[in-house]
Amino acid sequence: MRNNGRQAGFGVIGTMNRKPLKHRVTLARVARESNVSVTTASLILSGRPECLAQFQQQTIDRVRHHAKELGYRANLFASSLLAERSSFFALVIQGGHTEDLRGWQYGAYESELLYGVTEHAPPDTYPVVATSGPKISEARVHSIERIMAGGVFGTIVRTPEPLLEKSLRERIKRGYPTVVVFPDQLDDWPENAIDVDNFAVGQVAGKLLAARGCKRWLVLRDAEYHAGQRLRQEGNRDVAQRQGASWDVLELPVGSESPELDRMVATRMREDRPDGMFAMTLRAAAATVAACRELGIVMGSDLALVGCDVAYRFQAPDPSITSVDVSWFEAGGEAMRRLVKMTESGESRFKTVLLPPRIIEGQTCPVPPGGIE
Amino acid sequence: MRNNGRQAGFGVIGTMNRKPLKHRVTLARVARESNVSVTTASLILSGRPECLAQFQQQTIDRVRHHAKELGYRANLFASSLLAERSSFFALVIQGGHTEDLRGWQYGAYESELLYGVTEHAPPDTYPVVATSGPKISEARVHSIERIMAGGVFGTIVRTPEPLLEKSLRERIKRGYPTVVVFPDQLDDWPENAIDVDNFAVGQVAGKLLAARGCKRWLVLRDAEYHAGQRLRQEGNRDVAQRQGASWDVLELPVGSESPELDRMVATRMREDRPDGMFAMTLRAAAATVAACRELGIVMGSDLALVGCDVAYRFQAPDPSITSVDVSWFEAGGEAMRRLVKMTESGESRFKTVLLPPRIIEGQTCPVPPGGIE
DNA sequence: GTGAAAGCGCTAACAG
DNA sequence: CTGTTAGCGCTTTCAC
Repeated sequence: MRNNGRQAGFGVIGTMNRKPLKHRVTLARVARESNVSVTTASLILSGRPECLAQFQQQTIDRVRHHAKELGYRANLFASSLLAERSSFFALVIQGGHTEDLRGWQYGAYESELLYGVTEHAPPDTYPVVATSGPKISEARVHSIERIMAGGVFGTIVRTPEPLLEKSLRERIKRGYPTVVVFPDQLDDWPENAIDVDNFAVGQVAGKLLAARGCKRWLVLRDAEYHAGQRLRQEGNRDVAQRQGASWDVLELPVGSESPELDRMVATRMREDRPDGMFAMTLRAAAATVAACRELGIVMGSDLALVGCDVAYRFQAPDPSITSVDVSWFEAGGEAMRRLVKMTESGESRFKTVLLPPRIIEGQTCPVPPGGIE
Repeated sequence: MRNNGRQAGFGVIGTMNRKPLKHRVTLARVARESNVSVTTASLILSGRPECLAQFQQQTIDRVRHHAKELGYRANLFASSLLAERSSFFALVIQGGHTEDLRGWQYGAYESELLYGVTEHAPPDTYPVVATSGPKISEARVHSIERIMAGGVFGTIVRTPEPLLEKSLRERIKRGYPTVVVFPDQLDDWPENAIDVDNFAVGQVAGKLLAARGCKRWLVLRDAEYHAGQRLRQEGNRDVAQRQGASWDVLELPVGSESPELDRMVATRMREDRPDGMFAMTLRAAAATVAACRELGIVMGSDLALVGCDVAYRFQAPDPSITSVDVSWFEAGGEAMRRLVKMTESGESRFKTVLLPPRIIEGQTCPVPPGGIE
C-alpha cells in the first residue's frame, strides 16, 4: 500500500516521484499561460532590445502581461548556475560590537563598509553576507567557508579571524578572487588587501599642525603599538623634522582609562606645554580633551589637536575634534572595484592598495583655507 | 573560417558549443578522480551517517581525500535550485547614514540588526543583502525586487521605503514569507511586522521615575510626533496618574537644535521645577543634559531623567543617561525566528509582534535594586 | 555497495 | 519569427 506521496488525480508531468515543489512561478509557467515556448518567454523577458526586435508586439505584450500577472521574477540561482560568473559574491563582516558598550560605534563602520560595497556593486549583483566575530565558532567558520566557495564569484572579507585566515589563503591560492579589507597585520598581506595609508595619516596630521605654526609637538600612542601606529608615528615625525618642530611621544599604558588617563595626559601637558598634539587613537584624543578642560586650555587657539577616527565624537560643550581617517564607504567601494576587476581579468591577485586619508575638520585644528600641500 | 570558440584537440564532452566554463571544482570532477559515480560522491560528501553506512570505508576515504585535495565545496545555488526551500533569504537594510554626520550612529543599529539576523539564522542559511536608503533609485528598487522574488525563501526588510512598499505587499499577498522590522507607520502593519512596544516604553520609563519617588513629571516630545511617540506618551501618563504625580509635556519644535533647544528646556525647567523627566528622543535628552548643566542641577539626585535609545550617548563629564530602548539584535533575532516559522508552517502571515523594551541603566536615573514592578 | 538518470529553472545554440 | 533541446551542478529515486 505504498503511496509515495504521489498526488492522486493530479496531472503528473514527468516521472518525478516526490512531493511537488511549492508551485513556483517559473518561466515555463509564464510561457504556458502565454502560449509560447520558454525560449520566447525568456528572450522577451530579458528585455534586450535586439531580442525584442524579433517578436511581434502582440506576443511581447502577451508574455509581459502574464509575467506581471503571475508576479514572475527570474530565479537568480538558476541563472547563476548557468552564467560564467554568478550574480553573487560573499561579504564577511564583523558583528557583535554591541556586547562591549565601549565598542558599539564600530558597528557603524561595518555598516558603512557594507554600504560602500553594495553601492559600488555592478547592477544585479548581490552580496551574500556572513558575520564573523571575536569568538567565532567552528560551525560558523565552516559556514563561511561554504559560502566563500559555494558558487559566488568572489569574496570580500573584513579583518579575517585567525580561524578563517587559513582557508582564505587557500581560496586565493586556488584562484578565487578575494579582497581583504583592513587586515590586522598588513605586513602579512602584500597582496589582495586594502588598508589606509597610515604613513600618510601621520603626515597629514603633521601638515595640519605645521600649517597652524605649531613648534612643540606631542604625540599620543598606545604603549603596545602595532604596525599601523608605528607608520602613523613615522609619517608624523617626518613632517615635524622638516618643519623644525620639537617632537615627543607619550605612551598610554594599555587598559588605562578615564580619569587616570586624563590625568596622565594633563600632567605631561603641564610639563611640556605642547602647542600641537597628534592623538593616534580615540581614547588618546578623548583624554586630551579632558585634560584641556582640566587645565583650562582652549583647543584650537592655545593648542591644536588632530585625532584619528574621532570625527564623530562630538558633544557640546566640548569642541569637535579635527580627525584624519579613512572612509569605510570608500574602502568598501575600492574593494568592490578590485573584485570586479579581478573577475574580469581572470587574475586572482593584486598589489595591496593603500587608501589616502581624508580630513574631517573640527574645531581643535582648523584646516588652512587652501587645504594642505 | 568559423571557430566557434571550440577548443581544438580537446575531448569535447557533450555537444555544447560555447566557451568552456572556468574549470570549476564540481562534484562530477571529484567523482571522476575518485573513480566513483556522482551519486556515490554526493552521498558520501553529504556526511549523513545513514548514507555513509552503505559504503566501504575505503571508498569513503578515497572520495573524501580527493574532495579535500581539490578544495571541493558544493555549489549552493545548484543545491538551492533543487531544495524545497533555498539556503538564502533576502535582507534589506538601510545604508547611507554617514552622509548626515548627525545620523552616523544609526549605522551601528543596522549592524546590530544584521548581526541579530545572522546569529539566529538556521545553519547554512545565508542572507542576500540589499541596502535601501533615503534617495533610492528606480534601478535599486528593481534590483531589490529581483532578489526578493528571485529564489530566496523569504525576506526581512527594515523600514521599507515607500517605493518598495508596494511590491513588498504584493509579495506578502502572493504568499512569500516576509517580515518588516520597525515600519515607519506601525498602524499600516497589523501583520508581518516587528516593532517595539512603545506603550510599554512609556510605562517602563514611568515606573523608573515612580521608583525614584518623582512627583512632578515633565515629558519632552517632538512637536510633530508620530504614532510611536504618542504611545510612549500614553504609557507614561498612565503610570504618572496611578502614581498621583503631576504630568506635563513640553513640545520641542522641529528643526530646533542646540543651543536654542537647550535654552527652551532650561526655561521650562526653571518654571516647572520637575523632579522627573522623560525625554522621548535623543535630542530631547541631550537638551535636558545641557539645561541641567546650565542650571546647576545634579542629575540622578535633584532630577531623574529617562531617555529613549540614548544609552550609548555618554561622554565625561556628563552623566550617562538611563535609557529605555529595544535591542536591535533581538529584533533581528525575532525577525529571523518568525521567518523560519513561516516557511516551516507554510503560512505567510503572523500577527505583528511588539518587543518588550529593555532598560540600560545610567547615572541619570538609577534602577531600584529589585528592578521595576 | 554502487550507478544511471531525471529534473530543479534558466539560457543559448541551433533548427525550422 | 518561434520552438526544441542540451546542459549548468546538484540531489534523489530506483534499478542492478
